[in-house]
Amino acid sequence: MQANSSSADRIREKKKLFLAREQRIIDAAIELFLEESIDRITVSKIAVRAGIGKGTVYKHFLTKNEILIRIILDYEQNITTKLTDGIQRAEAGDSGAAAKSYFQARLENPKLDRLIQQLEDRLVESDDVVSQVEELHQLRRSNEDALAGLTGKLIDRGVLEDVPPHFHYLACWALAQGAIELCFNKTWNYRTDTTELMEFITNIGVTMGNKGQYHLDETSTNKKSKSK
Amino acid sequence: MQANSSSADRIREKKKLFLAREQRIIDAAIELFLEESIDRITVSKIAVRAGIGKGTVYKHFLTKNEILIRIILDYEQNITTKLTDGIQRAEAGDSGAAAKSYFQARLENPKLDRLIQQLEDRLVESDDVVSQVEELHQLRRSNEDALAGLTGKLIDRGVLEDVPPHFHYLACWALAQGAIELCFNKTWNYRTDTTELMEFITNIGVTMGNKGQYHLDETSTNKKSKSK
Amino acid sequence: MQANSSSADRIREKKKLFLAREQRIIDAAIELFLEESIDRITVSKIAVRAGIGKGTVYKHFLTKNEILIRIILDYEQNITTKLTDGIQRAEAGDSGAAAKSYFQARLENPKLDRLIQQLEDRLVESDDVVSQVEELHQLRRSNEDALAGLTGKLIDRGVLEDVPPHFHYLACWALAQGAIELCFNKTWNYRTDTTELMEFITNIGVTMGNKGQYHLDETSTNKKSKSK
Amino acid sequence: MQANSSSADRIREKKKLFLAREQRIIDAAIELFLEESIDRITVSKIAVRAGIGKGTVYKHFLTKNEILIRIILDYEQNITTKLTDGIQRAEAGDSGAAAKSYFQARLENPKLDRLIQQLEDRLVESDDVVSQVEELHQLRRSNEDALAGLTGKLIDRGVLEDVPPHFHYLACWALAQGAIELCFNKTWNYRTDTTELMEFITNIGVTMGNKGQYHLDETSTNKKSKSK
DNA sequence: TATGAATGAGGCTTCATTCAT
DNA sequence: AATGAATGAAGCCTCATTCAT
Repeated sequence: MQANSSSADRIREKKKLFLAREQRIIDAAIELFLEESIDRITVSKIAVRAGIGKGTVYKHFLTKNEILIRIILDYEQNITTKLTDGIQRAEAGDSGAAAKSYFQARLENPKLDRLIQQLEDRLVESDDVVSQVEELHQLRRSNEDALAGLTGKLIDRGVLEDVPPHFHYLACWALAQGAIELCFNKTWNYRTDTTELMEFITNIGVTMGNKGQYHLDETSTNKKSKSK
Repeated sequence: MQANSSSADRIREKKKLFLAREQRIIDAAIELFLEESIDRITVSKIAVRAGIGKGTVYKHFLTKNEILIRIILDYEQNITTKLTDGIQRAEAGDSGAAAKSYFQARLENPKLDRLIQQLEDRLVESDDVVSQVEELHQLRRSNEDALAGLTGKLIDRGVLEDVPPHFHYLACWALAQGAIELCFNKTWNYRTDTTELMEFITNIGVTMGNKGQYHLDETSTNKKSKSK
Repeated sequence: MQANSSSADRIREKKKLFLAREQRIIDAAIELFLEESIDRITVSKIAVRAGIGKGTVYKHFLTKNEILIRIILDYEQNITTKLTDGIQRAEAGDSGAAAKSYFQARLENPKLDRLIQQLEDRLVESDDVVSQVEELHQLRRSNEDALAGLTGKLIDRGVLEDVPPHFHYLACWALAQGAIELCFNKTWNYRTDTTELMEFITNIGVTMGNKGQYHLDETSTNKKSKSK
Repeated sequence: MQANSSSADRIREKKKLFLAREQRIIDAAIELFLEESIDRITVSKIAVRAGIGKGTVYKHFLTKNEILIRIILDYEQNITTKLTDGIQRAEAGDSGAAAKSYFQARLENPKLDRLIQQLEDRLVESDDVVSQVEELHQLRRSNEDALAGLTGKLIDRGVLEDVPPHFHYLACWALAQGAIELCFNKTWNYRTDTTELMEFITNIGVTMGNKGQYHLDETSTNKKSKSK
């Protein structure tokens, strides 16, 4: 009996070690990706950084791309969790909570978020990992119903402009996406007030699409008076 | 004399041909980049598409990256021109004209704009073309003074929130950047109402940062009191 | 005493299990080799199919090649047994029995025979298992004396052409070898009458080299006069 | 005009050089394959032997397998030519000429022939070069009509057994195939009278299937009397 | 001047074998 | 005794760039 349980323990222990090493690979990869241009990172380098043999990497991931997609999925899972939380708080009355949570989640670690964007860009066109890419899309879309519902309510309540609900959250996505790039685009990041800038943008994100802000296509000068 | 002039003519003719071929290379590259994943495009393919020999490409561009940066610069020049025009119209009274021009310019050919983003992403970290990348940044920044001046005036007039002027146009940049990605991100582009969505976002871009639009919660700065 | 015997029993039991597992490995390997291209079969796959761990395979065989040579030797042992039987029947008067037995043995499971040929092809040049390869050769040659004796008698009796005895059985070997390849060569096996064809070839094998069958042209040796 | 023709000359010259180098690659590969076990030959080694860079090999052949199939096809073309000649002479009256030509062609350079067999064995299961493998099969089958016609006539004339014509030439193929393996099978080639043995086998090949040689399935002892 | 054949560094991946548990 | 994770040598292939013609 004791032998049994200790053997089971050992197996569990091994699995834990195995998963830990998998995480080490992921972490090593992220580290390297953040340090150097993505396409200069080789599987070999990742292995060295993770302190293991090159072959071992392939015990954990079928291809190099699987490492990338895994990083992306892990990250997106995190975002999704936080967004879900924000949606719930928004349903509870705090109308801007969803957008706010989303922006905060994405801007929490902008460098990593930017990395994810870049990785995704490399992966979309690759033949392997199509299924995982689809999984990523599913994950992102998984909140759409909740978002659409929430947005619909806010429209009904007159908080948001009456356009198809997804216009609102997709605009939000776009602004967050662009904000991240703004952080790291070499053209602009010679400035030092990034934090305040991101706060400013977050606020835009939280309120954009609110009713009474703009009027489509007409002469745009008289908006101010109307928004009064 | 005639010999002279005809020889000069010939030289001029040659130069024209040379420049025409250079453009053919650029065009071929853009075509290919738009058709297939960027990293699957080789110099060889570009040469074939341009209808010239691979070696000839290197008579025009020192490295492959020089082709890329050239594409980017050409594009950015175009954006700059249109933005400059918008700024002038804004100065003339149409307060939203600058943002509008900018969004329209970038969304005019979203696929190409997206391509530029991607190319830039690959280039930023490369060792060659550093000077040209810097040129790109200069080009982008070349309008900053005008934009800052314009924005400052709009702030003074009470049209825009009283934050550092660059907050406004950088937020604009971010939204435009994100909007383009939204167009092509596989997660979202299963939808078909892209045109309307882009119009919606453009309108947000034109009005965002306008005074009185949003209300920060308590944890934020004291802008709220001002906007009251 | 009982303790002793039961311990001995246990040891015997263990040995039996060990041997049984060894056979399982062999069988698994053969199965896989027959299913898929030889070079796509890894030790790992063999272990999985055998239902044991990869490491365990190396408790039974020092190298992967040892598995291959073992398969070959087992098979050749089987062929040898049947050939020996045929030789005995031939000695007893049935002059074609040896060749017939040989052909039947090899054509009994042509796929397996073909596999053996292929395995041998990969092994001949390898550095490990040289001794076992030699063993294989010895095994094959082990019947040579008997065959030479038999053939000699048949020559004396005037049944076979008067050439060095080994010409006859080596020709037989060649035909059998070629017949097997014929079965699986993709060029020819679009036909469906393989069974009849093999029968036809077997008959050739049984009678080939019989006296009076062919007439050499003039440039050849003086066998013709003898065969008259 | 002269410029024109000299430029054309130069192009032709270049093409010739290019083809010559291609042949050098082929030759280098064959050399190496004959010296060492096939699977120990790498593209790198081939390049070194051919005196060129590794990358250059890929200017001539899309994959390593393309080199192999090319070697095979070249060889098979040669065989086909000789067989065709033999068939023509057979049609002209020399009934054994086809088989004889075939055997002679294949035994002319047995080592090379054996190499071809081995290469083919490696290639059949590979995914690339499927079309070329099919081409090989077509090439081999291209003589079938002529062979079937010839064989049919010989059957009608009472020279050959009355079985489906292809039985005869396929048996021939099998014997030739096996003969080659006999030459190089380490079990048997400790002998030194290979030439005579091959002659013996060739003669069998030329006459096998001749009428009156054997009787299917019945007791085989009385064949001799009948064959008289 | 235009060409494209040649180059070779460097990337990804496989798998037989080892060895700590 | 059985296991299977770890290893790393070795193979195939790509492609930006050079250079002789």
